[in-house]
Amino acid sequence: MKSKHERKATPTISQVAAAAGVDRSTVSRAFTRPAMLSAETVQRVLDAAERIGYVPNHTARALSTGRHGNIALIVPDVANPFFPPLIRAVQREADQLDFCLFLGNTDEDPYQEDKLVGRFAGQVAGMILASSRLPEAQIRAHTSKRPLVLINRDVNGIPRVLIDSGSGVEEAVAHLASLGHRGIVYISGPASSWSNRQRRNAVRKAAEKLGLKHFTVPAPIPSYQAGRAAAPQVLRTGATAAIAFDDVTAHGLLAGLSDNGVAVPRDFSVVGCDDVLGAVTQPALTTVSNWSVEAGRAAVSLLFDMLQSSAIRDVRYVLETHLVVRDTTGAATPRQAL
Amino acid sequence: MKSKHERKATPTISQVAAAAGVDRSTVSRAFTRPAMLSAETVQRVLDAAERIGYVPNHTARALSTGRHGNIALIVPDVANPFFPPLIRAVQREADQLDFCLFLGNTDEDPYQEDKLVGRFAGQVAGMILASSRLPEAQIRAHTSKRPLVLINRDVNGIPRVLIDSGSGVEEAVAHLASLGHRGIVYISGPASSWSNRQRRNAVRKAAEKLGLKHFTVPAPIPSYQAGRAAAPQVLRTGATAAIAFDDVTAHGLLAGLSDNGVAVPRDFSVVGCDDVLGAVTQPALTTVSNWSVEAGRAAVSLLFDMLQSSAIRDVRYVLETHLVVRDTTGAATPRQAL
DNA sequence: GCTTGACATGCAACCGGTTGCAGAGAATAG
DNA sequence: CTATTCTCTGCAACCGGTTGCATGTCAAGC
Repeated sequence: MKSKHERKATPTISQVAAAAGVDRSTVSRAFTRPAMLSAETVQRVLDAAERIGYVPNHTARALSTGRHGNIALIVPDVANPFFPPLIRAVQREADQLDFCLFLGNTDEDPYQEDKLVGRFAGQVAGMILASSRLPEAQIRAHTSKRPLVLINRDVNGIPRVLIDSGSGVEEAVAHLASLGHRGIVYISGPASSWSNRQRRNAVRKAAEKLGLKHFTVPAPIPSYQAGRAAAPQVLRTGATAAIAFDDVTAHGLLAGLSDNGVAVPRDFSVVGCDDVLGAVTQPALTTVSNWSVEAGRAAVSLLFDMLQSSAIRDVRYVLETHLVVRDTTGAATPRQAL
Repeated sequence: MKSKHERKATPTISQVAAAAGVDRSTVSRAFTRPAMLSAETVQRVLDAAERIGYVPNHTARALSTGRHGNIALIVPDVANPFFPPLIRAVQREADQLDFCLFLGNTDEDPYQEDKLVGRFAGQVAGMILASSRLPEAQIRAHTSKRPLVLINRDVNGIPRVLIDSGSGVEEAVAHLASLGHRGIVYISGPASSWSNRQRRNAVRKAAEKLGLKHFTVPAPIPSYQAGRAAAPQVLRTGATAAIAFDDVTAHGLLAGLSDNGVAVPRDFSVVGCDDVLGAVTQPALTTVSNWSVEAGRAAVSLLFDMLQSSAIRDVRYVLETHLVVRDTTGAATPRQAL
């Protein structure tokens, strides 16, 4: 007798029930609430299951309980070195809780992000949006479907984990001022990035407090190329130091300065952000530390708190940063002296 | 009247059916096989769905059809720069086919890999294993559960996409020989890595053919640190050039050589593998190109071929590589001349 | 000895869709 | 005008689990 359509022979709960001589519900309980059954029955069922090679069906369980053992993480760009450690941390945490992780990549495109949220919503318990580029209203709308946690995006009433690079950037400005720099450039990142706004404001505020001139040069998509290309414009400002939106951009800027015959740190100082490159640049990059791994962990933990008690609460989890001084910052050299 | 338990008000097919005045099955067909229905009926149903805000339930659909719109990708280390572009490519392809992507990270641990395969199996149509560290027998065993595609792992009878770094490595050895190098070191990667075996063999074969001495220095986990730490041992061999398992290791080696006062490329030549760092090292790294994006795309495409026609076929998709000469290789300087 | 209650298990409805089959009309053929 | 076919839609079973409720058993309580 042939099976209906050559379906893969995955054993079901009914087959286990038959083999163990009990009802399907008993098999179910043996797996989910064994305390409810006598020890012998549980053992008999488990033995039978083992023998047949039964494995509970995730999909069926999700349908009947409404609980999915899945969560989703959406990021703007997997390939940006800021994210892989974060992704790894989230995946590991999820794994430890027996959850599977969906990954979405938006390529910095809000429309794509919205689409992914919709696609995932049906099969996850909750979602984590890292550096979301979505308008606030849309984020709000999505919370009605599933519990949401944000990373590096500050929306009132939605649990969020923020890496406060402001504190580190302030330190960086102070550090540059103490080295004698009188004018600094901020190379800005994506316009809709919360981190970018935060960093730009921190530069402005700190510079004004210390009486430094400050400029902004845009690099809308953070990348090595964009940083490299920004060098001439940066030099044209007459400033002697720059703080870049992130390490990748800073790395590019280093190359761009070198292209223009400007030596770092002798003639010009550079500070990055996120400390994702470690000490691998030449010279080693002074940067602002980051806690992306901790942010990932915290986000998962927040999400699970939400799943347990649906008391909607307003959590704002802030991680401080600080300056990591390496070799790309040095005493200011007046530009006319070059 | 309160709902049973404050369940999120997700509209179901029944509510749409009621609103449109048709049977549930008609609603279902309006979405899945509209040609079967009259145009007006379809329109009426879609309107009602739109009005109510109905979205088909992925889980329920998967249960009743046995088809999951999900695939899984498992990698050894998300944070290794080889993988993010591949992950991104896979995610994008999947997305275009309206599939969701599960991501697993094994931390190079076969046990973890096995666990993840099991966890995913229940809710995916198929899986892609990149650089699997699993014993061949286990990989075989898994194929009975779900269609599987391998990347950079060569197992007979299982569809696989291979980046043939052998060809590029051979070119690298020839390039070094033509520059006058008489001894070269291979810095090896993970023991269970297919790519590592392939590269090691290619170095050995090419070196022997050209009459060069060759040595192997291990760096079991490929990383910047491991590469840097390997420098003294590399120098001790007396060779004047090294080919590293990957770019990250090569990058570390560059730093390690610098630590030891050895100038590249004047005193020593270095070649990487995978071209993941672009030209961002100082000096820019000579390396073997890679096609991780194409590999990701090809893997997804293979997987979908398998899902469509279950004719199990033996596909071996090989991507050639070649040498990319940049600035870390130069004419050999006899070591005694230092 | 009869009541009460705790414990273990079975029954059957339900989660939200899909799909084979059957029947009602309408259209076409003879 | 009747027989046949074709279109469209409804009925009901099914996917593989979970869970509230009912039932039966057995021991403790009075």
